[in-house]
Amino acid sequence: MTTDDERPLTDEEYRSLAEFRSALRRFLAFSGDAARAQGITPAQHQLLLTVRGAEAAGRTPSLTEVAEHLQVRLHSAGELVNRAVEHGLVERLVDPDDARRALVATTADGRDHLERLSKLHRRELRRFRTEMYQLLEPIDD
Amino acid sequence: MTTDDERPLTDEEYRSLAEFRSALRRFLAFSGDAARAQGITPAQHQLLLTVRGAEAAGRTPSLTEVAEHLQVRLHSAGELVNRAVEHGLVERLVDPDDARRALVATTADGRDHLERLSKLHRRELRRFRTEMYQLLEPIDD
DNA sequence: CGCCGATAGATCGCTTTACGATCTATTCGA
DNA sequence: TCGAATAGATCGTAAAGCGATCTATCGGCG
Repeated sequence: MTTDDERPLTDEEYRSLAEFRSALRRFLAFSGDAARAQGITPAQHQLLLTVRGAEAAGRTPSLTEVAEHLQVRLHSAGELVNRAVEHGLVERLVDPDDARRALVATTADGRDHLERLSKLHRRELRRFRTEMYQLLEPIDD
Repeated sequence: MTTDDERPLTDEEYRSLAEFRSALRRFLAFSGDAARAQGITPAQHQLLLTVRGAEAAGRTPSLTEVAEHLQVRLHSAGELVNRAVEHGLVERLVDPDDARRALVATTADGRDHLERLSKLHRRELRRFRTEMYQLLEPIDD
């Protein structure tokens, strides 16, 4: 049975919402700490994952695609990529089919960083999944 | 069957991880947009939820507790609370049992903001939950 | 074939916000 | 009662995203 969207929230619902967001922040803190422990920023980690995810699907993403996936403005993505290039994590390529487009590709070094981080995340996500199931299930009905 | 933590990740796993984080960012973007649409910052929304969650459990949280829940430094939480006080969302109280402690309580106005946002989130989380189940389930085994 | 609107991205200056370091006030136990 | 520990405040700094604006490239159409 679906909850009426306008029904006031119970104390229990507020506690659930607060716990849910707290769990989200703990996961993001884990992720950020893991990235920083490897000498890269959390944003650079997410950039690597986004680009690698596209590459895993057989594509080389443009800057615009990266910006959309990361939910930032185009020029913020550009600045992020510049910093990541300086750190040797990714490289910029000009799209041969459209010279306006900047393509972003991972470097071997970037892939190494990402692989180590992803192994940690694969493990952590098993714990996080259990937590999410417990916290999300009682949100409703 | 549990995955070997050291096994290299498959392309499919990279895509899953990227999709998972992308879904997380979309949820957080939804949440942030909802807060800003009401004229408060996402951080203020999270502050309200954290304090209200504690109040719903019958307690008035100290600044240190707020900082821990929000995963920020004590003085960052203090600054956040100051800004929220200026906007009339919360109020500061000195703990009568320990004058060193600053307690944080929601105002009626803050609770109004939070209630509207929480109704939107209760609804959105039903969609998000389904998405999470699909994305988290195939992480492993 | 050359122009023009549209698109992709780069640059500049600004603002927000969290942070480390340091300082103050309060509490509590020997 | 005094000194260490704890809670918080203050100060200056830095990272990072953003809006506004500018440049380069593409594609269609007369």
